[in-house]
Amino acid sequence: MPVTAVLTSEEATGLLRGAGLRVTRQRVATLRALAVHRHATVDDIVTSLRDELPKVSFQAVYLVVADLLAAGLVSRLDLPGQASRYELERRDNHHHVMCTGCGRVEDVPCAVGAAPCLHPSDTHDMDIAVADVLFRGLCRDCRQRSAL
Amino acid sequence: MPVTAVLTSEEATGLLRGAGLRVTRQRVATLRALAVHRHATVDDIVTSLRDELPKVSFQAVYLVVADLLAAGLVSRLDLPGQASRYELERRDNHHHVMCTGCGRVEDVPCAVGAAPCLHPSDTHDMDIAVADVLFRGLCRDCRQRSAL
DNA sequence: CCGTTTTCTTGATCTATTCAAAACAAAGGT
DNA sequence: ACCTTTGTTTTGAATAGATCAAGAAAACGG
Repeated sequence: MPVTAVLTSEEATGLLRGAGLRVTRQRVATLRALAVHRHATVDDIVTSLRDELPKVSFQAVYLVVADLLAAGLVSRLDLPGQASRYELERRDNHHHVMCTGCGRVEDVPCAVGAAPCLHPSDTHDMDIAVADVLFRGLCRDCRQRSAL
Repeated sequence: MPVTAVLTSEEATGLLRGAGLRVTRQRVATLRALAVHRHATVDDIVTSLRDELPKVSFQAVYLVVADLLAAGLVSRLDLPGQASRYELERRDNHHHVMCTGCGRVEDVPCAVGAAPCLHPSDTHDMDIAVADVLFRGLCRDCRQRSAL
């Protein structure tokens, strides 16, 4: 279990400035929300922000995450049958496991060495930048439930 | 360039029977369409089927692919920002490359040996069944276009 | 060929996301 | 501090992909 990470407003501000982005309440709050709630959907983020910014709109959060994504501060995680999720960019090339039963998502550190699977045998003349790996399986709870 | 694969109606019928599914015009036609047009969306499939079955509905194709998926005859490919794509299940554990410029998708034979990336270091107590790998990069055309 | 069961059609609905235009807020210069 | 410019957010509507529900039609075993 990861200790709940905290990102101060000052740290979030620094990240935004460093990326050449204006510092707004919505952006700071979004970064801070993502530090705590990893793999958050836009809906999750809006919910987190309501305390601090009661009238924040979905549209605003969609724009914020799009900007943060373009700036490389967050990355997007697209899972089958779910809304897109966002996470703070950690530059550690980690992957994800998803339970096909309950949809739970967890991080997986890069398996062996630096970047497995980063060198496909035939790239169809494409210049590969990233490899996203998604492991799918059943978590313990769902296994027990289906064994009944 | 892969030679256009063809699946006869008889072969498609055999696949359906083998999976314990009823043989319908829509299912046979969908399997045949997928043999030719790999990575087809539901929309692509409906378009392919219009010649043979002018009044086929989207709903029918959604149901057909869901049944074929449940039977293990096809697999689904979910790419960021695109409608789901379907392909005949080949049981060869291949992966995909996608051009982030134009969205083109190609198959990639499994890189090294049998199943790389199938053994994450920490599975969070999940029983891993499959690993989907998506390589993202720029194809030659998009590279040239962006170099202008 | 008939009846049962499954599948397909029709038409409505939902959810995630995007578009467009006006209201507002951040940052730089005076 | 204030004003201006520019970029961001709100508001409200629109879109696309996918799903739900109920009746009509087709498959297949007897």
